[in-house]
Amino acid sequence: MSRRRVTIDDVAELAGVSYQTVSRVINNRPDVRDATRERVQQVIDETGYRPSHIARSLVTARTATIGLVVPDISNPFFSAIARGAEQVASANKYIILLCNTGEDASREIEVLNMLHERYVDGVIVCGLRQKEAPIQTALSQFRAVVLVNRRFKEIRFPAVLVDDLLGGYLASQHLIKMGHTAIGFVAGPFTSYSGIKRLQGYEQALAEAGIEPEDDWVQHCLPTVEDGEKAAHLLLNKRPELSALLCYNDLVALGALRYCAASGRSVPEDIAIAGFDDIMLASVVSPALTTCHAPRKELGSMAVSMLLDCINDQEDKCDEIVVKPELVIRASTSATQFATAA
Amino acid sequence: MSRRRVTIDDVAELAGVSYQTVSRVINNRPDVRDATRERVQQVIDETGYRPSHIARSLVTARTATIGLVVPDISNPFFSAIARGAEQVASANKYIILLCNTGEDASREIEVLNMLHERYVDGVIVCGLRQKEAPIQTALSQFRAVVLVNRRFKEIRFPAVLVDDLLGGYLASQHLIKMGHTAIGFVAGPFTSYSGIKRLQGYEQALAEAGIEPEDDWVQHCLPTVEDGEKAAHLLLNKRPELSALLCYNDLVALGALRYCAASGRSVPEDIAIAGFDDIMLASVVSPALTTCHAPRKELGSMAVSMLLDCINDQEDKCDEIVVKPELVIRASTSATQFATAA
DNA sequence: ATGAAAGCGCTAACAT
DNA sequence: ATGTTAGCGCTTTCAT
Repeated sequence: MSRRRVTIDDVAELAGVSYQTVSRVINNRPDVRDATRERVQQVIDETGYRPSHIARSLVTARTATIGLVVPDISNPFFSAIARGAEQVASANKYIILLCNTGEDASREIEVLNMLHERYVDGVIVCGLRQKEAPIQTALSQFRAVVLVNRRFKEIRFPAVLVDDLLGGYLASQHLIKMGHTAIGFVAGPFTSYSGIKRLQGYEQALAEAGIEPEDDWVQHCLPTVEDGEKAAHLLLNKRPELSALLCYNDLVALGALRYCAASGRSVPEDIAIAGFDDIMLASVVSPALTTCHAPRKELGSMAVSMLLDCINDQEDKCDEIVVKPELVIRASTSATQFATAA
Repeated sequence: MSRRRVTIDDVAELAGVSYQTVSRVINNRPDVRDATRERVQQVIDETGYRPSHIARSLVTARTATIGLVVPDISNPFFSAIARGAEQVASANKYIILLCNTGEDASREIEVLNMLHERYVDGVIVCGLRQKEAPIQTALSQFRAVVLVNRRFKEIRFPAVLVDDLLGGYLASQHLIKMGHTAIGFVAGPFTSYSGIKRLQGYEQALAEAGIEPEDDWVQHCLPTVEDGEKAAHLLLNKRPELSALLCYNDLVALGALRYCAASGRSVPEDIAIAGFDDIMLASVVSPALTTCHAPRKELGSMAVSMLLDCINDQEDKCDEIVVKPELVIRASTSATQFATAA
């Protein structure tokens, strides 16, 4: 599709200068005579020369590249984060290497090693599933790391977090207020930090209300519609007394919604359902989904901002940002309510 | 966060061999004595040495990196493509540089130049908005290019396409069969190739049915829910006789659905609505959306497969793949039908 | 204001 | 089976 690449030497020769002078021109250094600069620039334009970022990176030990690790880019939660991240990155002349791990914790280490080999200046890791010890070595290789929705016990990494415990608490409290006492939790993956925190919030709210959840009121699943559907099925078969389901996220809630429709339960009359994240879906399904709103795009942009600060040794700005989730009450938990948000 | 990076020289010195031998070990070359290999490997493990992909790329002129250019990664159509793309890429030890262009055609050229500077082995460009002439220079720099949902008149690039004209035709034909004669088209961006093709399909179906669409039955908009909502508003105000709206994609259709709900029109009784893509949303909104199904994840994985073939000079495999879209009829166009797919 | 030399961390080609 | 040499395309430092 293309001939040999034009290099800095080619340009130098054509312009009749040393390649050093070309380097000065492309880096906008002041110490070049205007006439020379113009001549060189003209050759650059004519040849379509583009400096090799690779060669430059080898010298400068900076790649202007950051890694973004997500469990599933097709999950709207993470694609919105990616969007926000990309915006801030490209505004700062950075570019993003995208890695998808599935729900495979060992893939997390693999892709981190790949990113390290590629000398990324930093990484943003979302929804980390791996346990603390094994992932730390992989993470500590990097000049800069920002975690999204995960915190470690031992070491504090810079992070952007949604207060998931609070979210789980608020949502559960809402269900209790609506009169429910038998509330199931369709939890996400065992390995999800967010999932654990949401579960804790759920347990806390129930405890405060004097409700003692049975062990099998909680059912884990993958964070997809399909798995949520299966999990809701299992849960409601085992525990027909449940009158409300709190779900790990909106995708899972959607699955639950679907199972209820399929099994002839009406929502919220027979069973109330609440989700997490407030993806666009949540406001348009029928019944519209009660959920905890997380500012997903902002999570991504904040994470990149912080990462760039870390890369540039602004260490004071690299700590933790905790965002409060907001409960959005819609029809899926309350027959008399309607969608409150677009 | 980390000390100086371990290099191949460090490993060589610690293992008491030349750095060439280390190179042989990390590249799994056969001509190393087992004892030596083990010793070197041990040093590698101890030091956590990872070869620099940057340095390697400089020598080999291969980066094992591909660029993925999309208008909007948070659009579920493109995030699913990204998912499929990432899967095939990482299975082949390739990694993806993600670029988001918004609806800004000049950004397309910018990001392509950025990707070129980074010596990507190839690029996959989705939903290209830019006109043929200005984008060709930017595209022809690359060793390999695969377009998704865009075809040029002059030069044929390897591409993966959904037959959008057919899709527009089938959807329109369906609306006509349902008895509609005044059918509006909420078109996407002027600059979208898919949009143009879908419009042509619409025009063709109407022509065959002897319907002459008025000029202002067509309303362009950005491919988002918000803009679709506005566009539907404009269109139905101008043309209250319209009894059906075909929409550029499901997001736009969703906006139309929302406008109809807000303005007291019931769907499909007062007005029928159909979309495009069959994103997950389409099957769960109420009423469920009639739409043209596009195998999004497969589009992404096919594109990467083809790109890798191009990169590896399997030129016979680099042509065009045209996927037929499938009309999925749901409640939004027919009161008696129900969702046909999960 | 410009050029020459060294070197970033690796692979490829040619020794031995 | 291992080592030596050259060079990928740049930036940095030091000369002039």
